Amino acid sequence: MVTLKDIALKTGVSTATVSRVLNGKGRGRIKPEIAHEIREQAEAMGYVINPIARGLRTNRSHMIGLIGDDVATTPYAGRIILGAQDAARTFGYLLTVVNTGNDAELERQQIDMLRRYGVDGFLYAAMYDRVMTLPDALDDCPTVMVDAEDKDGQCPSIGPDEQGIGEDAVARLLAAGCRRIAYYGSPPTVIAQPRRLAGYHAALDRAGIASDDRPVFDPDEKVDADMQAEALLDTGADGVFCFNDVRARFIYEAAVRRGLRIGRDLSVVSVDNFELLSVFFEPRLTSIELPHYEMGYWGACKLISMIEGRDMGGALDAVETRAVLPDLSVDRGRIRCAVVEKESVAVR
Amino acid sequence: MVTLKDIALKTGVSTATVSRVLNGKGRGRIKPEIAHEIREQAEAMGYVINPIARGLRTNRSHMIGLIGDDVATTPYAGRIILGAQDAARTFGYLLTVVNTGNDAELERQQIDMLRRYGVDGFLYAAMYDRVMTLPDALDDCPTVMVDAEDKDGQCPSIGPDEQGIGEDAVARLLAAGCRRIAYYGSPPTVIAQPRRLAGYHAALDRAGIASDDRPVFDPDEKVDADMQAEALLDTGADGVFCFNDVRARFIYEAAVRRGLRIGRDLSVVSVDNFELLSVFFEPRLTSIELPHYEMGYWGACKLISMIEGRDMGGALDAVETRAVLPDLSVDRGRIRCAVVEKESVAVR
DNA sequence: CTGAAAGCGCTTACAG
DNA sequence: CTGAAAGCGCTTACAG
Repeated sequence: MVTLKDIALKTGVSTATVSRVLNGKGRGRIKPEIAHEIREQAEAMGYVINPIARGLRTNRSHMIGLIGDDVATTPYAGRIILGAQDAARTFGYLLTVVNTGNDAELERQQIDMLRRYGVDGFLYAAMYDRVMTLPDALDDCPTVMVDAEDKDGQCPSIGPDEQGIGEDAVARLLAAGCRRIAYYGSPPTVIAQPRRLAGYHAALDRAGIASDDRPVFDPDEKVDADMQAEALLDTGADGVFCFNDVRARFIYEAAVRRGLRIGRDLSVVSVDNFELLSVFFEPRLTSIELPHYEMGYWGACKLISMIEGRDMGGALDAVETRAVLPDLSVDRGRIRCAVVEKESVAVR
Repeated sequence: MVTLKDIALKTGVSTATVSRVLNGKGRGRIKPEIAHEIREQAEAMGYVINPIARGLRTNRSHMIGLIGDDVATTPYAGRIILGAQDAARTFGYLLTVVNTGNDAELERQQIDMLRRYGVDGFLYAAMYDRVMTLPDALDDCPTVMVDAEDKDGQCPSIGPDEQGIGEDAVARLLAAGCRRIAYYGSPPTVIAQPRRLAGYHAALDRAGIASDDRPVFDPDEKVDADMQAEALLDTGADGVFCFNDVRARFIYEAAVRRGLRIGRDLSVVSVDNFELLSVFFEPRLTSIELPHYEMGYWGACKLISMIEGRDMGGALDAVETRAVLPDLSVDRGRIRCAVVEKESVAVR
């Protein structure tokens, strides 16, 4: 490992000077020729800073921690992590992920561990959109909530625009000519359910669709999913907005049983766009993708902005995403999601 | 933050002494009363070591890195991470995960980043069982491969016992009274395929089943999965060993179409035990669980053993898992997997 | 414009 | 049995 001292020796200056140049604190304070020489040598010798040593001195580790309740078993976590990691890398930060398994004691322990390592801030991530309270251990530390909203309204947060999902799904079905659009929802314990439902009604209001033509089904744990899908099709719906891809699968099966051709007789728009399930959908399912990568990315940018006390928003333009990210001045962000077009919606 | 110095001041000794006591290097070298006093005070003052400062001095960070090619989109990654994290925590290590997205340049960059942070070693994880080569950047660093095998045979590795999966699946079907057991495989590009197939044959050999009664189907990309499932059932099989749950789903559908009742007329054993898919299986699917958590856990224990130069095998007994872990002296471990019993196998 | 020095919180070889 | 001192690789207030 090449150190500052090695460079200082080589160039005949003090380590202080080398440090200043390499940190861009030499502006007008160090003779340009010397600065140039130092930079050349550092480059040639392959110098890279030792962030541990720097951190010991500055009390800033350039590490951020991602706390997730259930990184292990949800298929979403990966993309949140990926987005956060990409943003962190852009700014020279290292992302460290810990899983708490919904265990408050373990959570506390993990947060303490990360704090001992001097992380500069935290992403506190939920694995599905919800309202949460920040743990006490995070109170005095820069933190951003991901895929969540802070109950106390203190902590900046980012989530999907759930109402927009409902509106966009229904708009897509209306555009395909559907006039009797059903909603196959979820139990109301998740906040996405009432919000998507509100979006569904808003879009139908706008289109002047009567309330008679708005069959809404909330899955009841006690009713068989197949039976519910059958009941839904019994309403004569020509379009279905499904809460997620698993629900959509039940609609597909029910449709097959009664000889309805999806993408012709019946249009379906869903949410999740789960790659793992795609093999089960023929024709392929048009589905709205939740912006997990984007939430992770935005969350990390926001967090680093807070840590460094300046706007890191430029990075948002650099990232290629399907969804449009709010800018970093927003404190409770909601991302408008992208509809991923496949073949389950009728061609007009 | 309480420091060594605070404790030294409080107890009237030098920081050297405090350090020795707290690191257990005082044995017979420090007066017991003093040692006791120091420990008491440290406890009372809530001292926790600053691993960054310790690391700067000792060149050991107590961090380990997990490099994964595709942590983002595979449903397995989470459990590998969780297992590795649990083991790391047990030994006071911090796990840091990075995703390389199969991009060699990015991989190199991430490895360099982790090395700058001084990680003590690496877990190099695949997202499905395969033979890999260690990247050059990891050559001079303690490393363990997870869910993989080293092509060059240098690097210790851990994976599932694929042949055992085939043997156990078939044994289970034989025990249920099946006499014509089909294998619904995978394309041979994954190493699991030939190995599970070998296990299938080994178990049937042992049972004295003739080769006429061993219908084997390898999914052909060009042949529709539904058609293959139909062809498989046409053989008159009374038991099916499926390469994974997705395959099993096609068998279920084909069975329904011809009025066969699974768990009565036809028995099915699969691999993966995917929670996300479970809603699609009625009756619920008996499936062999790949030991991702266990591989992560074992890998981290092995790695830390290598780093510290002593056997950390004790931790293996502490962990509750379905599968049995090999002990840490093994260099190319294969874990015998657990059959998770549900209802898709006929009751005798 | 530049350097000597102190210090971040530890560990450890050396000396006693 | 214990301490003073050096040092890990940096940064920065201070002095010139």
